[in-house]
Amino acid sequence: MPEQSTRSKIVGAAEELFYEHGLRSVSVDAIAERAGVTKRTLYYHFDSKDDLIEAYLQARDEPTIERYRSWLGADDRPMPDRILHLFSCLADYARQPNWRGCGFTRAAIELVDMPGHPAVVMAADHKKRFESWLAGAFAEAGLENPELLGQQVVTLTEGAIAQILVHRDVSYARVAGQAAALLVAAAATGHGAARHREAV
Amino acid sequence: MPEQSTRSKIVGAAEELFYEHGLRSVSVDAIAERAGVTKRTLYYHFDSKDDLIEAYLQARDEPTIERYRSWLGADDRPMPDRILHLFSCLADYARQPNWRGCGFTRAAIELVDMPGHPAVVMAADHKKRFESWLAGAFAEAGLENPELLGQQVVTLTEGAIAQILVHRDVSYARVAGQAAALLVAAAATGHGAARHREAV
DNA sequence: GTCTATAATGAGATAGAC
DNA sequence: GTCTATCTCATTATAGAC
Repeated sequence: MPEQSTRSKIVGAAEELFYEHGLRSVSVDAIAERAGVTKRTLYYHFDSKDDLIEAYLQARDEPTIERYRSWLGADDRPMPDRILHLFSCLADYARQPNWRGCGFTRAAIELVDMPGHPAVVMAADHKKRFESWLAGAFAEAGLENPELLGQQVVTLTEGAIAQILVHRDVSYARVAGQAAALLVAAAATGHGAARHREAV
Repeated sequence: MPEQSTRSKIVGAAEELFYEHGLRSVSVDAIAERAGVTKRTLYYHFDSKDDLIEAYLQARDEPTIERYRSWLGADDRPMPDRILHLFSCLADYARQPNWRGCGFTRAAIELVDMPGHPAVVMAADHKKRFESWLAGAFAEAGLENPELLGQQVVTLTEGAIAQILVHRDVSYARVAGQAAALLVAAAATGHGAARHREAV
């Protein structure tokens, strides 16, 4: 299928360049050049740059969730250990020199003044899916308040990614992982989290 | 001092526009127009747009830290309560319709492919100052491992801001605040955090 | 110190041939 | 479906008068 091949070459080029440099600083010309096609061909497959941005995020959606799924690992260890492992994998991943944080969060921030933009909507949806997946894993593990815990762990993940990106220091992943593991442990024993929530 | 007045009018316009719309999507023309001066006058006071971006962040640096200082409040209550109050104030603040997250983090993300850019350096410095201030407050309160706790609370703050921005849902501030208060409480009693760290 | 006017460049998107 | 060539517009930055 030659049509698909050209289109996916363009999406691949968009993924590389948008993720590395950001949305606004990458031109359509640059993407066409990297894909080895002319701009006219690119505009044959995509209506606009915004359309291309949407395809870029779409391509990253499921693979990103799947990566976290593999980092959490199977249900054969205590959840605090699995969470520690997830953040440890995040640290390793962020050590790659071309790591640039979360493409979804970055897109939402770059397009912060365009609330209805498809990329902004997709970013929010993606984060919600990630959070729901976490809450589901916590529920399966029999923890208290899995939804709250999902929100807290997703928030720690977001914070760790931002801090690693700003300081170029992966140790924030470990620090965030310890915090997340503590919250999870408290929800497992019934100590701490539940008691504290009542006080709020 | 008429010179200062023009310059500060320009910086004020830059603050409003850069914070609301982002760095790359705001033109120098727009800033000059908002400031009520011509572009030539702007370029008399600033060498370049990058210079203006630097001035924008410089102007926000101290006021931002001071705002968090006031949110934490005085040392007359238990630290977990003060932390809860800080995040509660963040929620109120983020409810403002023109709130757009943290200008420093957003700048670092928009300029992610320019590691040496003055604005990127300033963003990192600002976050470090915020973290140091938090660690100092935790140390004064006699908590265990104030540095680690500072890193964790700063990470929760960053994560909460990102999540609020992406979902336009301020409840993440409360959720993050509860997590932070739990970590702080564990460091106060000596339970949990210290024990867990040994296990890692 | 501030103005009007104008480079000089790069961007997104399109025309029309093959 | 892909190409060469071009349009149109916005952007950063500057020239030179007052």
